[in-house]
Amino acid sequence: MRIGELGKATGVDVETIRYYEKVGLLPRPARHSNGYRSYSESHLECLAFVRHCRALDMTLAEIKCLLDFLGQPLAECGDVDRLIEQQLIRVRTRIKSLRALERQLAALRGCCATPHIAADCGILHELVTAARQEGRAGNSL
Amino acid sequence: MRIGELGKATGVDVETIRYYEKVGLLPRPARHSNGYRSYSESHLECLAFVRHCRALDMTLAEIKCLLDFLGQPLAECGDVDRLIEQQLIRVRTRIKSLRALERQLAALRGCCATPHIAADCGILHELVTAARQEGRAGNSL
DNA sequence: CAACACCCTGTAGCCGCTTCAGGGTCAAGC
DNA sequence: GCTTGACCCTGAAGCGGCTACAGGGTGTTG
Repeated sequence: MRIGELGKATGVDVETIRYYEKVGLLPRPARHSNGYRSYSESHLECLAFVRHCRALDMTLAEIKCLLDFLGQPLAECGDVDRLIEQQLIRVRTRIKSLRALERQLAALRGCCATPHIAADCGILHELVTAARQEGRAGNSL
Repeated sequence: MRIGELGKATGVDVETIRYYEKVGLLPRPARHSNGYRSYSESHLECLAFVRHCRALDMTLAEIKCLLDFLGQPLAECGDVDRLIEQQLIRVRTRIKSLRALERQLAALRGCCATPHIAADCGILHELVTAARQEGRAGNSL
């Protein structure tokens, strides 16, 4: 299987496949006599695994870690569990902050109904005021 | 006000402040005789505005656009409204996909309860199986 | 034998910072 | 006077996760 075929089969850009190889996420394939990469079924599985994990928003480093576990079936794998747990926490935190964001944006949108000039813009006005208050308040960072 | 003071007042890293200046988000400050940057109250407001918008997850380009409107109070500002609307759509889309993610991760976490070796790891098993199915299915990308 | 789709390598660009190298400035303490 | 230390300066490089480009080679079709 050449790189373009692998790309089509998995929906992954060929540049991305070469990139994964470069950073060690995808094992180096054999080469045809003309230098073209020649992929096997196992590469396809590996790439699908990587993409699935990416869809779960894992970092490439985390995925590499999971691949290592797959390569060492006898290793103890408590870390896998911890990795997923961490990921879940990250995602939940992000959802929370995005919800807050959504509320703020929805409120802003209401401020700017009819056509007008920037000086009278409710959104701009709100943004400036909010920023000013944050600026005044002590910054807990 | 020197850069360190501005940083403390706003909770922004000095390197980030210099970066904002470089990319044109923050007007260039006056300089002391020794070359140190000297910030005014208006810089503080501007920086607070930028950070507030960043907290709303806007890109630097979008923030620059808002700053331009603030600088031209007579301009018609329908674009401000559209910008917020777009932002809101982006955030809502992201929340949706993160919720799906959360469900998947929560399901995975259950697969891996007691200590065991990688070969018997429910999480790894699930990930591989799911990836395999996606690989088989047509890829709608 | 020319056009075209595909493949190769290596490098640079994207965003929004962060970090580093290699310096200069200035107030306080010995 | 001299050192220490906190602060400041510039410019360049690095991060993740790609994406895009330059400048070539290969292989099939008309």
